[in-house]
Amino acid sequence: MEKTIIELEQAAQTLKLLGDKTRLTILGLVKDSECCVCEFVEVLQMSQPSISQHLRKLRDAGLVKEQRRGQWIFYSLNREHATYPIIHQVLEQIPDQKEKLTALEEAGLRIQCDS
Amino acid sequence: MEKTIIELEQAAQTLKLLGDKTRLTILGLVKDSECCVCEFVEVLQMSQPSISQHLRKLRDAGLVKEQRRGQWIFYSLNREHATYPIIHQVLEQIPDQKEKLTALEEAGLRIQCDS
DNA sequence: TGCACATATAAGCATATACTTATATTATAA
DNA sequence: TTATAATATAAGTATATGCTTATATGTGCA
Repeated sequence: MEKTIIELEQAAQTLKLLGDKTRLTILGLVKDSECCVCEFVEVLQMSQPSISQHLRKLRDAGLVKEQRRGQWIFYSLNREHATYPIIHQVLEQIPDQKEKLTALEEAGLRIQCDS
Repeated sequence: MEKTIIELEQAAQTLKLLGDKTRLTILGLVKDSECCVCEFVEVLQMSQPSISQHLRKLRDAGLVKEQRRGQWIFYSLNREHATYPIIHQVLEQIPDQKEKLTALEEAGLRIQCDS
C-alpha cells in the first residue's frame, strides 16, 4: 500500500475509535468477512445493545458500512474511508480474529443469508 | 519494516493514547527530534500543566522517554516499545510536524542544551 | 542562601464514555 | 393479523477524560 497522508484531526478521531478493545476486535472481524450483530454478540460475549452502540459509533464515523439482508444487518469494513490506510495498517499488526469466526462456524452459529 | 504482531489489548491501549489530537501532535514532534515541555507548550499553544499531563500519560505507557538536561526535561520517542511499529506506521500517514519546530527555530525559541 | 525558571503534581469540575435495563422498530413466518 | 426474532434507540449511571487554577519540586545562578 502506498503512503497516504491523512489529516491529523481525522486520524485522531479514527484512532480514538480504534482505541477500544471491543471496537478493535469488531474491525478485526470485519476485516475478513461481513458479520451481523448477533455474531459480534456471540464472539465478544457482550450484550446486544452494547454491541449495537459500538457499531453505531463505527458507522457514524464511516469506518464500517451496513447492509440489511432479511432480518439481519451485516456490517463490513469501509475500504473507501479516508482513514482506511491507517486501519489497514493497524489490523495488519494485531492478531488475526478469523479463528473466532471459524469457531462460530463449527458451532453452527454462523449466519448464512442469500436474500 | 517487517510485520510485527502486537497483542490486541496492548494495541488498543496505545491507540487510545494516539486518539487525541494533542498527543498525536506530540508524538509527531518527537518523531523527528527531542523536545522539551516548553517547546510543546509553544507549538501547541496550550497550558503547561495540560501538556505535562499528556506527557505523563505517554510516559506512563512507555511510548516516550524523558531525559533531564539541566533545568529542562527532554522527551523522545521510545522506539523499543512493543507497540512502536503501530506508532511508526501511524506517524507515516499523518502530516509531518517538523515545520512547526522550524518555525520555533526561526523565532529563536528552540531550546539548545549541551549539559 | 535565596530567587527565578522549568516542570510536575494535586484538586476541582464539566463533559465524554461504556455499560445497564427497558422499549421501539423492522422483517419473517405462522 | 399476530407472534417472534434481530436490531436500534432511549434513559440512567458510574467512571474516565481533559481541562483549569493553585502549589510543589528540582535546577541554575547571584
